[in-house]
This record gives sequence, C-alpha cells and structure tokens, in this order.
Amino acid sequence: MNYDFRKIEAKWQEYWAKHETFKASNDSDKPKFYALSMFPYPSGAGLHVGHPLGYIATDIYSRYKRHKGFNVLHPMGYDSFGLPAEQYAIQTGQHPAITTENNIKRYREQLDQLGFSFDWSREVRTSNPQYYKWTQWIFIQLFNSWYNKKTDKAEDVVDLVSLFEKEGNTNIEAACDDDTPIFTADEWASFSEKTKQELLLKYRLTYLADTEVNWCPALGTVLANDEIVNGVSERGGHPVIRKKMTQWSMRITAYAQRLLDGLDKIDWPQPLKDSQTNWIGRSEGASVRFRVMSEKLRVNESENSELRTQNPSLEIEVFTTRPDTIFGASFMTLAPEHDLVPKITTAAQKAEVEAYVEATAKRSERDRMADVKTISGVFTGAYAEHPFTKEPIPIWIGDYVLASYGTGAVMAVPCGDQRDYDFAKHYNIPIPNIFEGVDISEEAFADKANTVIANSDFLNGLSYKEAVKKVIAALERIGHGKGKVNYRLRDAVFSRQRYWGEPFPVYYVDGMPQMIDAQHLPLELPEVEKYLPTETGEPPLGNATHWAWDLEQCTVVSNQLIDNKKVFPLELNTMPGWAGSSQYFNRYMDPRNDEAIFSKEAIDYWQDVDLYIGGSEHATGHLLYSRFWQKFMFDRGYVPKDEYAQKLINQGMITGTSAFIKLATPQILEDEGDGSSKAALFYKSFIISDQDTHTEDAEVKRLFIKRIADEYRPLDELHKINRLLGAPAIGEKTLRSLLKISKEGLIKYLEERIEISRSYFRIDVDHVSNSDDLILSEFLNDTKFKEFKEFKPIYFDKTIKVHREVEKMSKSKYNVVNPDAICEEYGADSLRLYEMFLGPLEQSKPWNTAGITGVHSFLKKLWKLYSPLEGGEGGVEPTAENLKTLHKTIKKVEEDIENFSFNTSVSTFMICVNELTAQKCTSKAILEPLAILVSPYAPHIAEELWERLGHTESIAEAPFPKFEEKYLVESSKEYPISFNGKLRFKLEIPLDMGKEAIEAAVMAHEKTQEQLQGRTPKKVIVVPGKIVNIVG
RNA sequence: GCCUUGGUGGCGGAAUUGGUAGACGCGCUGGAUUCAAAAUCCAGUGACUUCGGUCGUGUGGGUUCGAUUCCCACCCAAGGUACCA
Repeated sequence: MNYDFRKIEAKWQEYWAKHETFKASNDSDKPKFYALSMFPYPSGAGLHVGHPLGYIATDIYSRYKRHKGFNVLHPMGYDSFGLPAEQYAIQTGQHPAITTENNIKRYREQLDQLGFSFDWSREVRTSNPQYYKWTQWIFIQLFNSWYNKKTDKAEDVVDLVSLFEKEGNTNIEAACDDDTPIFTADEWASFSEKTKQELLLKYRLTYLADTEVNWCPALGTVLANDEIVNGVSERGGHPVIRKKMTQWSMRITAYAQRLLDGLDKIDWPQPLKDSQTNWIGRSEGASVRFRVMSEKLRVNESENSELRTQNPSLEIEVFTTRPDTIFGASFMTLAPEHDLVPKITTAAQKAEVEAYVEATAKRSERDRMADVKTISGVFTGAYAEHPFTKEPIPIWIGDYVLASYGTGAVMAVPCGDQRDYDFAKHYNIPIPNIFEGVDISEEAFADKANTVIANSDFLNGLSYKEAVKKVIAALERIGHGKGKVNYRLRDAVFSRQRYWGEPFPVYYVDGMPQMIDAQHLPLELPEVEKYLPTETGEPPLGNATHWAWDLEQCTVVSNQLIDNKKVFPLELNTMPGWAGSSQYFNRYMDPRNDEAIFSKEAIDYWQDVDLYIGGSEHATGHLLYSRFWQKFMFDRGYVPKDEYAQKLINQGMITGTSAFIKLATPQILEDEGDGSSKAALFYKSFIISDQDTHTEDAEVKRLFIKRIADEYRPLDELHKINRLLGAPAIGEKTLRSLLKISKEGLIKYLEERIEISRSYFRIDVDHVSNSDDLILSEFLNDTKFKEFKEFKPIYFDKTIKVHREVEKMSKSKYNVVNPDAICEEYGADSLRLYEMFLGPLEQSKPWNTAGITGVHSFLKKLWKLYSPLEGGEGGVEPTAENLKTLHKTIKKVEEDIENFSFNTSVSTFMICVNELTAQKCTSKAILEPLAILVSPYAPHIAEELWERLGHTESIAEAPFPKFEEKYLVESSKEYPISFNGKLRFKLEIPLDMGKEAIEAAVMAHEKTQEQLQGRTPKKVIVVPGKIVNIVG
C-alpha cells in the first residue's frame, strides 16, 4: 500500500471539520492555552509560501499543547480593511467588499488544504459590520475617557467634568494638549457649551488636532512615506508637500511610561522590545524657555475669543538633554515648520526664510533624518535672549530639526553636539568652548561621563550630573524652565482619507464632534459612486449621498436633509489599518457576542494570549498600538490583564530565489556623428548560455553573422532590415549604411563591428527545474516573455543553468511560489515539514522548492515503517535499541517544541526513522508513541497511521509520550584526544572512569606516544564526558 | 543616518555551558535495479595536498589548554524608521 497523501489529507481534513475536532470550549476543566497567529490581510495574490510559516509553527505548538492536556484556543480571521482592495476598486470600480470576499474565499481554501487546527467557528473579519461595531465602540470609550496622572490610569470624562465644576482645572494632572488654558470653576461655569466641548477635547484620549501629513495635491490624498519615492508620489509621480490637517489622534503619549514599563513583564524578543523602547524614546533633561528679543506685534491665533489670552512676550521653548551646556549655546535652530517662524522672521530675511520653508516642505521626514551630510539652514534675523547671560542668540531655521520631535526647536550647543557643531562651522557661527581641558577644534565633545564644565558662571568645575541638577534648579528659580522627561513617541494619527476602513461613529454639531450612541452601532460604511477623493478634496466618503445623522430617528439619512438642527453631517474620514487589529485577540474569545465586545465569563476564562506568532515588521505599529488599547481596556475594567500576550515570537520572512538566464547579445557600437557612441542591440537575436568565455563569444558572433547571411535578401526598406535583424534599438546611421551595402559588405561590416554584450535576464521561477536548469520549452511558451519566441538559443552544454539571487518574494520579480501546487504534488504534510525544516523560525531564509523531496521521501519512509503493522498486527516486544532511539527522539522533540526549534525536530524525526528502519522495528510500543510525536508536524499521516494501528478516536488528544532517561544510559564514550587543541584520534573510555584514570589511560596509549615523540607534555586537560587535550 | 538582525561546504542549515565544525536534507559523482525513464536502494562528497598532513565558520586583532561560540575594530546583506499590512 503506497503513501497516498492526497486521499489521506482530504479524508482527515473532512474528518476534523465534521467532528469539530479543534473547537475550543469557553467552559472546560482543562488548563487553557491560547495560541494566536497574526491574522492576514487577504490580498488578491493569495497566500504564498511565506505566509504559512508562522501559522504552521503556531499550529504545531497548539497540537502539542492538546497532546499535553490543554484546552487550546487557536483561532484565525482576516484583517480585511486595507489599501490594496481600495486601490483595486479605484482602478476597476469593483466594490472592495466584493474583492475582499473573493480573496477571503481563496485564502480559506488555501488555509484549509494545509491542515491547520483552527477553530473556524470563531473566525473574525475586521471589515464585517458585526465586528467593526466593536471597533467603533472602543473608539467611543476612548473619546469618553481622559488620563488622570494622579491615579495613573484612564478615567471617565464625566468625572473630569465634575472636577471642573468643583475646582476648575488648576489641580488636575492629566495628559492633555500643551495649549490647554488654566481656568477656575467659576470660569468653567461661565463658558459656552461649545467652549466646554473644545476644552474637553483637549483631555479626551481620542481628539481632533492639526497634524502634519504628506499631502499630494494632484491625487487629492495623503500618502504614506513609502508611497513617496524621491519626493514625488509613487503613483503618477506628482509632487508631495507637508501640510497640516485636522485629524483624529489617539493620546497614546499618556501611556508612554506604562508602555515602556510593561515591556519588563512580557516575554517578547529583545530586538522587538528595543524597537518599542526606541520608538517611545524616553529622555530626561530640561525644558527651557528663551525670550525672543525682536519684538513684533502678534496675536494669539485661537479663533475662539474666550480662549484667547494675552501673551506678554514671545517665547521659544526647547527641550534639551544637556541643560548643563546651556552656557555653550551660541544659536538656536527651529524646525522650518515651527509656528514661530513667520512671527519672528525680520523683513530683511523674509524672502530667504520663506523659500527655505517651502523647499523643506517637499522633503520627507525620513529623508531629512537620513541625510546628515548636507547642512542647510537660514537665519531668521531674530534673536533670543539667553536666560542667564541675557546675551542675544541668533535664531536660525534648519531642516535637521524636526517639528515632530520635542518642541521642534533646539538650543544649539556646537561644542557639545556634532550636528550643531557642523552647522556652526558651515555658517561661521562662534563655537564657545565650555568644557575644561577639551580640544574642540576638530569636533564636538559629547562624552557626558568625562565632562567638566567651564566658562559657565555658576556651573564651572561641575560634572555633567551636578551641573544638570544645579542648572535645573536655577532655571526653575528664574522661571525659565524645569526638569522634564521627554518622549519621542507622538500621539497616533487615527484618521485616514480612505474609503475602505471603519467609519467613525461621529457626527458634527456646530463643528464639534459628537458620538453616536453605542446602541445604534454599527454605523455601516456607505455606498459611494467613486472611491476617490471628491473634487473639493474631501475624503471618499464625501461622495456618499446618504451620509448624515438624524438625531431623532437615530439613523443615517440623505445629505440633503442636513439642517444642523436634527440632522447633522457625519465624519468623512475612516479609521486606519491598525484600528481593527488592536483588540481582535480579545474578540476571538467570544466572537459572536452581539451584546458586548466579549462576555465577562469568556475574558475571565481565557485571560490573555499565551503564545503570539507574527512578523517583526509590526513591532512599532500593531504591536505597540494594541498594547496601548489593552492598557486602556484594563484601566476601564474590561480586561483582567494589562498586557495581552505573554510570549511573542517573530517568524522570519521567507525570501524568494529569483532566477536569471545569461544573455549574450550581439551589438554594434556606432558613432552617431556628435562624438557619442551608441550601442545598437540586436535584442531578439538569441543566445542563452551559462558560460562566459571568449571562445563562446566568438561562436555567438559567428552564428549570428551566419544567420544574417542566410536570411539576407536585397532590401530597400528600413522596416525590412529592421525585422531581419530584430533590432528595435538599432541606430539610424547604422541602418542607412547597412542599406547601401551588399551581402558580402554587410558580413564584413558585422564581423568588424559586432561585440558581444552579456546581461542577466529575469525569468519566472516556474520555468526552472529542481536542479536549477532552465526548462526551455516552458520558458518559450510563457506569454510574459513572448519576445523570446523568435529566439534561437545556442547552448554549449546540454542544459542551461540559471543564475539565482535571493530577493523579497514579489509578483514583479517572478519569484513567488504558491503553496497550492506544492500541496498537489507533495501534500500538506510535506509542505508543513519542509517549511519548518528550512531553518530557525525567527530567521529569514530563502525558499527553494527543490529541497522538498527530502522531507517527502522521509514521509514515505515513515509510511513504510508502519506497513507491516496493517490490520492491528505487531505486538512485538521492543528491543533496547528501539527504545533508545524512541526515547532520544522524545527528549529532543519535546525540548525542540518548547524552544520553538522546529527545524531540528524534523532532522530528529529523519534520524529516528532511518534508525528504526535499519533496526527493522515493527513494535507497536515504539510506533504508537512515534505517531504522536510526529502528529503536530504532519497531522494527516499521523492520524492515518494512528487509525491503522487500530484506534478509532482522533490522535489529536492522545497524551504526549513520556520520556524515560533509563533507556539512554551509556556505559562508555568515545573520547576525542587532541594535542594542542587539534584532534588526533579517538579512544573508547568507560564513563565512570575518573580524571586521573583517564589521563593515565590516554598517556599509556601507543598513539599518544607516537604524537609526543618523546616529549613530555606541559599539561593534560581532562574534561570527563567531554574531551582530553594534551598541551606541549 | 539611526535602531535591529544575520554572515558556517555548490545550497538550506546543525553544533545544549567555550570542548570531535559541517548533523539532517537538497544538489552533485559513481554503482545496483530497469528495454528505457521515473521511483527506490548502496557508496562517496569542505578546500588544498608531495597522502605525512595543511588550511577552513564575513575580514583583522585579542582572551583561552581549546573559540562558529567570549571581547574589540571593521566589511557586507536584510528588516524597521510613525498613512503598505
């Protein structure tokens, strides 16, 4: 009986579905285990072999935990809102919901054929209204919350209002906007309703604010940094500028410290923690205020007259980590987009400053950060007053200062900071030295540990630490600053000018946002004619004709009914990609609940995710935002844990191995008359080869000329000769000259002028055999490469080897490998094993389908090992050898799974089966536990073998075999005997022999004497059970 | 630029605490079987070699009886860098 994997896999997939084998119960006596893979975005291209990598790992662990007696929750769903579906909709007019549905169907088929133990009854889709109802609900909870720094948690805004009524906001310590004015209880009572709303918005955890975005006027939309290439949009190449826009933001900065502290409690990879730590970017220092000296008239910009205050003078606030160097400040630099720039710039500098600001608006933030070589800036003409010396300090603007970091302004201390130093040098700004005994003629001195301050008045002679302490005290005394902890983390922008995302449950009354009552959710995405922004530049939802909120009917109505009394306009932005993924792990616990995001019973039982596997590219997006939402949910009492995933593993990327063939193309170098020489390439004119020799070049040339000669006809028309040569790039001058000459002349001309140019040509990996040979017939029949139809290849060997290069898997690189064909040819079990066998889970590694034959033949050997047992036969007693093989396998596999080292267990299985086959093992006592060991990795074959062993129940919950040390005890070991660290021979020595006895035995050995040749060793190192090293 | 990860045969990779470098698999070579092919099985396979050995884990140093493993400096590649998911 052969290993018929197609039949076996179909059979068990059907069995599992029918028996709901993997359905998790919310009510069980067993200990719980929640294993989660990051859910995919269902793209149109379907799954490629990189996607299942993490899923297989999670599946192996889940199945293992079932064998270990756990009640396992292992769900799957789809992150189904996203840009690609919208992009496709823009191009084709197809509704994103339809393409998304189709894509999900395809994903589901592909996932099903891989034999995952998912509990599909819990599937979620972020674009499903029943799901995003709860995304909207969380948004409302955030809107109705503020962050109380005294209790260090989020609280209800209702409580904040009662505090305002009682005592105003003077005593409140809250995470709020920087420009929040101070008011008393009486003032609060006197404010209009709108002012109250406006003030509360400054405290809410989600709020409206002006944020900088990459605006592309031509496309009428905001672009992600990676949609911008060289300062223009990737699509269409239109200019992009930085622009301020009113958008929803999430006050994640309130949680900065807790997000940082929480990292200590969770078992996540250190690099991932590092990137979150850096992202949050905590730094200690001081905020210092500098008064602007050039007085000009200015007004507070707030439109609301109640909030307009009279500022006595303009001040620039900076954050610095080195307040100790304040006496070394010789200029200040503002980000070009800093609010004060237009206010302080003098008339004389105005033109230059404006030009610079405009130029900077065209540069991306990443570009500005990465480019440290170009120094640029402009003097504003204004001066600030040094808080201590009262000396004037010139104020510059420079694009090395980013508006989004700190206050968007720095006090520049050139002697202590290299970028300030470079800037000062470049613009001839003085570089006062305030360090004792340090030479700053070449570069800045930034070594805090060895700092001794000089030329700094009351700070002279102090170390960094002492000076910081003293200067902060002094700044506080004169009212010019204070000690401050600054975070690089910014509040997260939560609005997107897109169609295919969650609508905000928000309508506007008198310009102020109002929440729709939660009982009326979900607020469903409206239909639109076009998925593009409107002509007036509003987001796509601006195209909807029914997008207004009727407050009385509590329903969406036609825009024409808007009267701003009972019917109000709805929000036109949608939520970002990370909205739907920030609590999905909790929703899986109770996904069909329509009354609550999840029941209390469900969250109390499942608590949190025990194992979360996904890509590290989510480190500072999804994985940070979801921690933020979890902490918020915790504060408001909805979840019992403030970190949702105890352990997280990043699976590496599977890269593609692109294939190339080498082309040898004849070309003519011609002089175009203007001194430049131009290559005329004969593109269609053949040659695929894998050699690179001169003799080959000569052969290519000879054959090419022969073909031209054979096909030569007297010609008088340009296009004819063009067709003959198949040369789209041939130059006109060459053509003209060729026209005039005879066949003999043409041949002579070609012989003199032709040179062979070599290049790589990218081909589809589908046309490459397992041994890296080009399958020529398939390649020539591929319509993608139809220009090669007329190719007449020359080869010098029987086969053409392709050149391989490792690159990211992508459609455009023709290197995408889908799991479907592999499942068809080798089966899901082979694919699962092979994906694990490729290498460590966390590392990125290239895919090469060729190697799969190894694991496939392993499965065939495994199958063969069990065939004598067909019919429940085979109660043979196991031999000591059998038991040793089995138990060493149990030990290794168990350790491997616990350490997520799945690649090494596959090797272990291979060794085990090779050994048992050699031992001709037919013992049920060995083969039964082996089937269980294999089952997490290759579940279909394991189920089938289990059944053949006479079991009627699924293998899924069979207890994991128990390792017993006694079968592995050895009495002796083959010691490596090395001389000066180099292995010379091996010697069998009993393991119970002591150090001295071993040394004596080794020294007495004839080979030792042979090596020493009479010398006396200086030293003999004996490590019992390990090694012997003789030195001398 | 900054942060992070990685670099071992022709290829993917293994090597538990510093202790036999290259397990296991692919590929390749030779053989068996076959009319032939596929499949299967057996043997070999880091490089060089005067067949004694010598060299060898990105490069250059260091620590050690002993370094893929620890330390320092450098080179290269990949991922992230705030609206791709």
